[in-house]
Amino acid sequence: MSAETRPDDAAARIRGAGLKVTAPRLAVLDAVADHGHLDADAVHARVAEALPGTSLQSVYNVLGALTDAGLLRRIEPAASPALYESRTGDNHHHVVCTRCRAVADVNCVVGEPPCLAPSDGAGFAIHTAEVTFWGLCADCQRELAG
Amino acid sequence: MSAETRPDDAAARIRGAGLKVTAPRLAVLDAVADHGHLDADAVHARVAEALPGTSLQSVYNVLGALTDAGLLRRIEPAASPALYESRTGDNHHHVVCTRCRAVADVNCVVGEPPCLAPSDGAGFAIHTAEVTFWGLCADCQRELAG
DNA sequence: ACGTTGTTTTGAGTGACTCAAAACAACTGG
DNA sequence: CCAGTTGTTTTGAGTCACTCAAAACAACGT
Repeated sequence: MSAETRPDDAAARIRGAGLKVTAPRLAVLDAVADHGHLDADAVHARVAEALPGTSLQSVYNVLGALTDAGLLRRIEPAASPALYESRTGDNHHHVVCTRCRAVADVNCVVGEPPCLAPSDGAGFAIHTAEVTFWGLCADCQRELAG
Repeated sequence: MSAETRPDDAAARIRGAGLKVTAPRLAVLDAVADHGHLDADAVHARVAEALPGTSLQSVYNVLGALTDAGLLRRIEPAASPALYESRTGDNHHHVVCTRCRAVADVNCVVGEPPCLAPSDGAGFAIHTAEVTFWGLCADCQRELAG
């Protein structure tokens, strides 16, 4: 949908980042915008629908370039391949289902962002706090209860 | 040192977890106790000093068994191999240096533990909050300033 | 000391990437 | 609007950090 409704938007964002606008890049951006929290394989599968013949390597290249450019954000939950999402800029957090690995966004915790300050930074100059919550998603709760 | 000063302690803890007490397990426990936040390779290197011929695979087995038993804790910072530490039970957090990858422990953030509650859990039943801070360690700050 | 059962070793295999060279396509400038 | 330049994509190989499985071995209970 969004590929049809706002193609120029995406192109402009890519160009604005100093990158050339190419079909794989548009397709990747679109795939991730539609279904956040996808790993490289999943992105590749979705891109291949619109652009058959696209190599997995290209998807890695594109994901890397768009992430470096700040158009995508990469998260790496423990024991998962890297996941990509298009909500960037805010430093929101994530909940991961320990049973089915579903991921959802979570807005900042107690108080307002920057919501986290370590009580003791061990001499580090801290610039980012990354929070991952682990739990059971609604579906898995239901299945386990049933 | 701790291998000399408290060997029975370690043995008792292993036995108490329902595991057999073996030389590789004692050596791994000791290596991690002395120098927390080691990856499997680093543990292997240290174990090999005391117990030459120990296979890397054994180290993986031992780390897995001790982690499952709750005697070690595994952390997996983004873009790092898994690291092991012996401080378990409290849910403390970590700071990772973005330049040299040094890791330090951080006590709980604002307020007291449980210090984190998502403002919106997206329907998940959350049981753990994991926090990773990213920044520059003291040494790297100094080197960059110099 | 013996047997059972859990460990360690040996060796192979996998997933998720990264690296590099060659083929190709976007943008620039003429 | 066509060529050149430069950045992209493809192809293909290689790596890291593990996991899986079978066989050799050692810890603990009796």
